[in-house]
Amino acid sequence: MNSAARLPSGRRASSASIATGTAGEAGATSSARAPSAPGVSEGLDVLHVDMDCFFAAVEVLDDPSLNGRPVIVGGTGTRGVVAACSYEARSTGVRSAMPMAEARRRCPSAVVLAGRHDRYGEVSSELHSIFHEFTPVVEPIALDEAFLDVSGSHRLFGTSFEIAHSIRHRVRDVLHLDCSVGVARTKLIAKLASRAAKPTASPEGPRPGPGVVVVRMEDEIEFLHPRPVSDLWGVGPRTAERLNRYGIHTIADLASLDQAAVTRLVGRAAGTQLFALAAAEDDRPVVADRALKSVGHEETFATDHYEAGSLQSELVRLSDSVGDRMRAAEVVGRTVTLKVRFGDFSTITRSHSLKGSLLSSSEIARVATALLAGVDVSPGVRLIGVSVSSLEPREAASGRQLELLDPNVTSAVARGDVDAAVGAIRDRYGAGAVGPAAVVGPTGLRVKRLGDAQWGPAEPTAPDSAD
DNA sequence: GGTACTCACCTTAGCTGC
DNA sequence: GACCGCAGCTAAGGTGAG
Repeated sequence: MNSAARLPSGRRASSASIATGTAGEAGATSSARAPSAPGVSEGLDVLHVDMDCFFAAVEVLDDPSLNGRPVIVGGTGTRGVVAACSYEARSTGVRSAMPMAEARRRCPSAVVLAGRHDRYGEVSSELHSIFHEFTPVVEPIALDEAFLDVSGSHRLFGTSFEIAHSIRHRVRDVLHLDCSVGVARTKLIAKLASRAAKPTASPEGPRPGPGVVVVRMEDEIEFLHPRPVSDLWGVGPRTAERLNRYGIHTIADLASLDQAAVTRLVGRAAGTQLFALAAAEDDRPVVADRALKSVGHEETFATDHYEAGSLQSELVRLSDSVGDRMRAAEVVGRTVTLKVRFGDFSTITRSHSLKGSLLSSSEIARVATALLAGVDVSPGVRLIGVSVSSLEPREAASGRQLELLDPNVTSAVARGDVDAAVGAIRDRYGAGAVGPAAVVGPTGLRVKRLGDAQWGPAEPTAPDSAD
């Protein structure tokens, strides 16, 4: 039996009353175990809201002629991947993160779109505003997804079940998009519940889902244990394969072991967490304002680069963007990490930590370039990335003496001022208005922005010579 | 043959200071 | 002075979520 699809009342979620229930219909579920009266939370205070096929749905919204057609959003070049696809495309076997070439083979009739990060950001902003109408405790997970703690919202908006339906209706009314909501005591189970609430794709076409799935405390184990172990947070393909090798396929299999055995298999930290999650113990709170830990950019080239010179200008371009985002976030950092992926997909990282804080894009570029100098790029570089970590608020760092890595540099403070000036110009005239001379191309400034080439290069550019 | 980007966290190894 | 254990830090790589 698919316990994932149970109603709060104990009936199967596939019944019509919950599938697309309105607020009025919510009352129709209150038979054996009725949803509580408004003001009573029952401890089911965690909601996980997830948009259905978000990027593809926004494209269909903006171009109704796509309605009912297989739509794939992602990197359109040969090295691109699928970011999102409509249920019509999923019915042919297309999945997120699939290489675009494979997706095109599986679904030749698909409409393939490059994606518009800015537009998705706009819709996401409206979506998160709707979440905040119901509770101030919203933890954003992605553009189209968030956890909500509604423990303080029951008096105004009713039970968690009613709030879930109200959110779905608000999203539909305001954005004309669909979402699925999971309601539970913990984040893990709410997350799995929202997945169970989603529509499904079958070879016959899309099938609507329940829309809202509630998992009561007494049903948690029955909901959780039949599921594959890969449904647990922290079990990706590698860990799942390792666990499968030892005969652990379901969460129940994992829960039957003792904690020491789990720890021996996957390490101390992961073992402790997985053992708790398998027992439905998950005490992670919904956190509204998480501090930023790192800022980075990386980019895959349409063709491999073999010369340090061209890679250096790419580093300056990426560093420029990283510095710009750090300035906007009002943070400084201490550690620069260079990432290089070669043509054979092997990947190395090189990092350097400073005693003082990095203020400007040019300092980031300087460190990144120094790190690159220690790497042999002759085998051909497929991807390069720059990130800055060990972040702290700019205000906290400003009171301390800055220590420069390069004694020839005249004044970090002065460079910080230049960055601030560049930022002000960009705020007013756009990201392409000003930038480092090293990134000027034949068509003007090549400025990297968040969301550019998000899912792979669009089309090949002229390759470097390999000799 | 193909396999993105961003961010977070963990593990391991090596080094340094006490 | 040599050795040991420990803590703290850094670097590098790996894994996972979305």
